[in-house]
Amino acid sequence: MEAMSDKDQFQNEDYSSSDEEQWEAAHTNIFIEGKTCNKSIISSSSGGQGLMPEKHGQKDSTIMNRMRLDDNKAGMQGLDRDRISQVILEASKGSRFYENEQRKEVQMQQRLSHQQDALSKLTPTDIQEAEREAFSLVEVLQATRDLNRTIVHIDMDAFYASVEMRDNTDLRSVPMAVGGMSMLSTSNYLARRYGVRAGMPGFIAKKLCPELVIVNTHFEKYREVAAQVREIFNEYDPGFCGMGLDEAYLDLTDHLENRRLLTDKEKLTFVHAICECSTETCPQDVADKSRHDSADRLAAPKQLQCERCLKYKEEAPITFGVSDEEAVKEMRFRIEQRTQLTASAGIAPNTMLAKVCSDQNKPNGQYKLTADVDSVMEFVHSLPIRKVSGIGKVSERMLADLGVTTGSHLIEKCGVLRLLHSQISFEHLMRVGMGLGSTRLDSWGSERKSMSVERTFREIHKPDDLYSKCEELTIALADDLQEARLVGKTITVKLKTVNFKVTTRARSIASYTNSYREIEAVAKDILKSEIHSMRPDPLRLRLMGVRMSSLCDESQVTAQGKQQTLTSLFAKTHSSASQTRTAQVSTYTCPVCSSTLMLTLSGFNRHIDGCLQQKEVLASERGVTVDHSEDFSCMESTTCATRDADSSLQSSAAYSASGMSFEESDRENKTLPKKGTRLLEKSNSHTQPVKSSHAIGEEQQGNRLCKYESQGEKQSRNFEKGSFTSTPKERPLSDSAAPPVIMCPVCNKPQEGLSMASMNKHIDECLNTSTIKDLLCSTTSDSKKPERKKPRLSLAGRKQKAIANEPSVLQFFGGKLQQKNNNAN
DNA sequence: GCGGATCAG
DNA sequence: ATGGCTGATCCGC
Ligand SMILES: Nc1ccn([C@H]2C[C@H](O)[C@@H](COP(=O)(O)OP(=O)(O)OP(=O)(O)O)O2)c(=O)n1
Ligand SMILES: [Mg+2]
Repeated sequence: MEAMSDKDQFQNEDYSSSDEEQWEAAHTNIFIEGKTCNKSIISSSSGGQGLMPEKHGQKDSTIMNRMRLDDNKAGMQGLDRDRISQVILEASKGSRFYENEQRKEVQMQQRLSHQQDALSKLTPTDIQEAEREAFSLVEVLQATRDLNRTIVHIDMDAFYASVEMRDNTDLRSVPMAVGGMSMLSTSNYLARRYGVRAGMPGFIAKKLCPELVIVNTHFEKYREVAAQVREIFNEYDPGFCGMGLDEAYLDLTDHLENRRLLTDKEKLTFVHAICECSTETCPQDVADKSRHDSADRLAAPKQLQCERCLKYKEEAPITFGVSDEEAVKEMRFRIEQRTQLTASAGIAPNTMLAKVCSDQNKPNGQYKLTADVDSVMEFVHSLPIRKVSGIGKVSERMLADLGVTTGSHLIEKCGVLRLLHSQISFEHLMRVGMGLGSTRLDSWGSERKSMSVERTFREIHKPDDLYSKCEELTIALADDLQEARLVGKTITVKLKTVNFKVTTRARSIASYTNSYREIEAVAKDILKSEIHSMRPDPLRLRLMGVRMSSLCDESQVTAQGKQQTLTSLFAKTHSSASQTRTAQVSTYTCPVCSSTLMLTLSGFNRHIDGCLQQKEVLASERGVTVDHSEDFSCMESTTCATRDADSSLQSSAAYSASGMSFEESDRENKTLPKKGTRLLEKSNSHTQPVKSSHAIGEEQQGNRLCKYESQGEKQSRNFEKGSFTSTPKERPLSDSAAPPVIMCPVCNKPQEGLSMASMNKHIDECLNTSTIKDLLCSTTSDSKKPERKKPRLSLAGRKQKAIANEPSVLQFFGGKLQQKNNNAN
C-alpha cells in the first residue's frame, strides 16, 4: 500500500519552513548515480507536494505521530487509518498516558528540528566527501556479500490468538484478541481489520471493534506448541535460532545439501486429506505421520476428518520436493499437522531479508527471494525501510525527513546519512540498503545480559507501600537469578510515575550477588533517595521494576567475587541436591529456629533473616541493620512472620487486587537473550559535525538473535501451580564461549585468542602498513566515477565465497576504516 | 558506568 | 476504569 503519500505530512509550524531548505539541500547533492535524483523521490517523502490541506476532518496525518495506528503489520493493509486513528485519539484524549505521549512527541519534534538544522548546515563539499567515505565502506561491505547460504525465517501466524482459536471453535469466526482490557498481546486477522493489534489496550480495541472477544492468555499452551514446533526445526537445522516463542531463523544450507540426494523412497511421506471447505490442504494429525513404505499406505487407506467442516475425506499421501521452497513447505506442513496452526516463512540469503520475506505472504504463506545480487538489489530498492527489523516508528520518521523511505534512498542519500548518523547506525543503514544481513546463525551470542522484574499497579505513594513493593520485586528477581544460577553487580530500579514518566536509577556494587538481602539493600536505598528527592511531594508511582545486570555465571565467581553470604552457605549445607535450580521449592531446615520448611531458597533465606533479626532484636533492643531505619514496614515483612513458600502467591494477590487479572500480568514476556556479539568498541572517536542527540536507533537490535535456550518458565511459575516441571534445556549455555579465531580483515591472517583490544591494535598496525591505504585510494578514485552504482554492485557480486565474512569483524573493519579516514583528515 | 530512548515480540 | 513485560542496544555524558 504505497497509497499513503501523505503519511509523513506532519504539520508543525516550527519546521515547516525548514522543510524547504532541506529540500534544497537535498536536491543539490543528489548525484550519486551520476544522474540527479528524480524529484519524485524527494517530493514523495519530504512532503510539501501534492497535498490538499483543506480536507481536514482531522486526518490521520495530522494526528500526533506516536498516537497513530501503526499498521505496519501483516493483515493490516488498506485500513481506514483516518477513522481508526481518530477513534484512538478520542479514547485517549485527556488521559495521563496521552499527555505523556505528547511530551514525547515534542521531544521527537526537537530531534527532527535538530536534524534539519544539521542538514541545512552541510555544504556540498561536506556531502561529497562523506559520499566518498560511504562508498569505500560500500566497497568493503560488498566484498563481504555471501549469497551461498539459505536462511529461513519462520513465524507463526497470530500466534497466541491462533492457539486460542484452535482450542475454542467459537473464536474462529469472530474478531478476537488475547490479553485483557488493559493490554492485548495479539489479535487474530479478523480483528486486525478493525485496527486491533498487539500492544493496544483492550478497552480501546473495544471501541474500534465492539464485538471484539478478548480471551486470557495461556502461556503453558504456547510454550507447549513452541516446543513441538522446535522439534521440527531441529530436524532441519539443529543450530536454529529461536526468537521469542513463535519464530525462528534456520540455516537450511546443510539440510538442502543432503536433501538434494534423497531418493523418492527416502523422502518423508505424510498423510493428509484435501477438503473442499478450504482451498488449502487440510493436513491431519495422524499418529503415523511419516511412512516409508508406500505399499503399506496404499493397502490401508483411511478416512480423515476435516477439522473445519467435519467431513470425512480419504487420505492421500504427500511428499515434498528437494528444493528450498519445497523443504520449507514441508516444514510448514508438518507444523500444521502437528499443531493445527499455520506458520509463514521467508527464504533469503540472509536473516535481514528472510525476516522481511516471512511477512510478505503472511498468513499461511511463504516467499522466496532469489539469491542473486540483482534480485536482492531489486527487492531492497523498493523496500520500505520500516519493514526492516530495527527500524521503528521514530527511525522511520527521522529518515523520512531526510527523504529516505525505501532501500534505494539509503544508498542515494548515503552522504547525508554518513554525516548525520553515528558510524554504527550508518553502517547498518548501508547494509540494509545493500541487502546485506547475517548469514551465520552461530555467530550470535546467547548469554543474557540482564534480568528484571517489573510490575504495574494502582497508584502507590506511601513510602511504606513503596518499600514493600520494592521488596516484593526484589524477592522475585533474586529467585529468578538463583534459578538461572546467575549473579550480577549492577542493580537498576525503574520507576514510572502515575504520569507515565519513567526514570531509572542504577548502582553497581563491589561484588557479584544474587542474594535477596543484598539486592534489597541497594534497591531500597535507591528508592529511598528517589522518595527523598521528591519531598515534600510524594512519589506517586504506577510501576516499579528491579533489574540486575553485569551478569556472570554463579560458578565463575563464587570463589572470588561473590560474598559468602548466608545464602550460599546454607544452600550448600541444607539442600543436598541443591546445586541446581536453587529457586525450586525444596525442604529446608532453619538453622536458627530448627523448623522444617518447604519453600524456595530465597524464601528460606528470608526466613533465616527473620529468625536472625528476631534474635537480634530480642538480644539487644536495637534492631537496626538496614539503612532506612525510618521505614519499619519493609523490615516488618522480613521478620519471621512466615511469609513462606509462595511469595508469588502474595504478589499475585496484591496484583489482582490492584484491578488486573492474573492472566493479564501473566505474560509470556520472557524473551530470550538476544543480539549477537558486537565487536565494535565505541567507534565514535570522531565526533560528527552535528548529529542530533540521539542518532537514529535503527540497528539497535539489528542482529540480535539468540540461541534458543531458556524459555520463559518464569511467568508460569508465578501462577500456574504444579508447573514445576524442570524443563531440560537442549543446549548448555557455554557452547561457543571459547575465544574465537578472528581473521584480520586487513592482512587476512588468522588472529588467535586476541582480546578485542589486542585485535584493535593489530588492525591498527595493519592499517598503518598501508595495505589498506592503497585499497582506499583505489576505491575512492573508483567511486569518483559515479557512473555505475547498480551495474557495479551487480558486477562485484561474484561468489567470493571463501572470504572470511564474519559480519561483526567486518563491522569492526568498517569502523576502523572510518576512523582511519577521519584521522587522516 | 549511568540515564534516556528506541525497538522487538 | 482499564495504556504490559522482558531484554537488548545506542548515544551522550
Ligand atoms: N507487543 C507484543 C507483540 C507480540 N507479543 C506476543 C503475542 C504474539 O502472538 C507473539 C508473537 O508476536 P508476532 O509479532 O509474531 O505477532 P503474531 O504472531 O501474533 O502475529 P503475526 O506474526 O501473524 O503478525 O508475541 C506480545 O506479547 N506483545
Ligand atoms: Mg508471529
